[in-house]
Amino acid sequence: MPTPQVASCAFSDEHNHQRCIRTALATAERLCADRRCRLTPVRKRVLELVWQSHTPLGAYQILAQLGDEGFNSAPPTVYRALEFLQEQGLVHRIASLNAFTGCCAPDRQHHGYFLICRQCGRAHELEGQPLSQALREQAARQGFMVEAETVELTGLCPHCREPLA
Amino acid sequence: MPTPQVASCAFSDEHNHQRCIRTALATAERLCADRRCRLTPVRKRVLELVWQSHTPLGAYQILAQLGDEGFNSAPPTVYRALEFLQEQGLVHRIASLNAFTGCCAPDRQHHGYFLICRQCGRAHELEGQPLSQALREQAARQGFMVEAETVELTGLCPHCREPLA
DNA sequence: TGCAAAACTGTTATGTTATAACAGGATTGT
DNA sequence: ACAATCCTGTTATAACATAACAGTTTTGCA
Repeated sequence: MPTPQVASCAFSDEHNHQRCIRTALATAERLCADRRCRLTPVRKRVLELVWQSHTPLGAYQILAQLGDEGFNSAPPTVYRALEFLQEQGLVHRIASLNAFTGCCAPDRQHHGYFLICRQCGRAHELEGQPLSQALREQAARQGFMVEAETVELTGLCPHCREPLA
Repeated sequence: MPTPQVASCAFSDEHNHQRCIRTALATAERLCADRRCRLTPVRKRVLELVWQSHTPLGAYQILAQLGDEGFNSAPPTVYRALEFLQEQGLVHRIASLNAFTGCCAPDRQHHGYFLICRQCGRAHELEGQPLSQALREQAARQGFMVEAETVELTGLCPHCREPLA
């Protein structure tokens, strides 16, 4: 079993998140080098900002931070960077939040399935290749060929459930 | 097995869609009467417009049509009607399209899982209580309690696949 | 019936998210 | 060195959604 490049960490507070970020950036550098595509300064910084946030980040939140740092800060700048990062599988867009989050395993082939906590706002990738298989089979039964999957489950994460238990 | 109130019809052209619409409206009338809530003229008309469309309808498309008919046509009018209809389970919102579509089985307890054709733009509800069960179990394994589910599969519907085969 | 509370609608304004279109600059391959 | 490609800057605008407050209709109940 291959070691994941970036530990999934969204629901666990007690870890060195700086390390997560560094690892994520290093992985991105490597992937882009392999693929002969360019992780330019804006793109890299956007990826870093996305990773730095506990919770999925809206495009305009990213934009504001870039602006503070002297980067150009018109919307297309951010949307272009995000588009690139999505194409490379480095970030996922969460449709139900209109927000973006770092991908925990950009080199592993997968779809972004998410668990989204309505309390703390964190989003965590849901494990489960078999689920995708099941979804696709059910769709096929209705004659439908699936190309992309949006699966976003909202509820309470372990931490936020605790006080209620 | 109870007969569904409204045949699911999004991917089948050859049927009397007027009948679907009438049935959907009649079901809505009945449900609202049972629940002692008010299917007012705007709400009813919005539901009808949503049903009349082949493809999921954006709020501003609905708004434009209401305007043409002399209804008040500021955004809140439509969003309020849609909110009501969603609460009553009469329409679903499709997050990945920012659009709304009629619910095929408003009296049956279910979540809106969708198959969305990227070619013709139609959306079809995906059957499958077992899938929900599987998703919830997988989430539970990660300590997460699911409250709401967004499942939207994009791809090609039977009709649009045909020419390719 | 009459009145207060609740539900619904009208209206204005504004907030939020995303893209079009075109110009200019950097990088790459040959 | 230079042409092609890719990337970024900039302005404008499109598309989606809600806040806040005023007025009207309906409902429940004394």
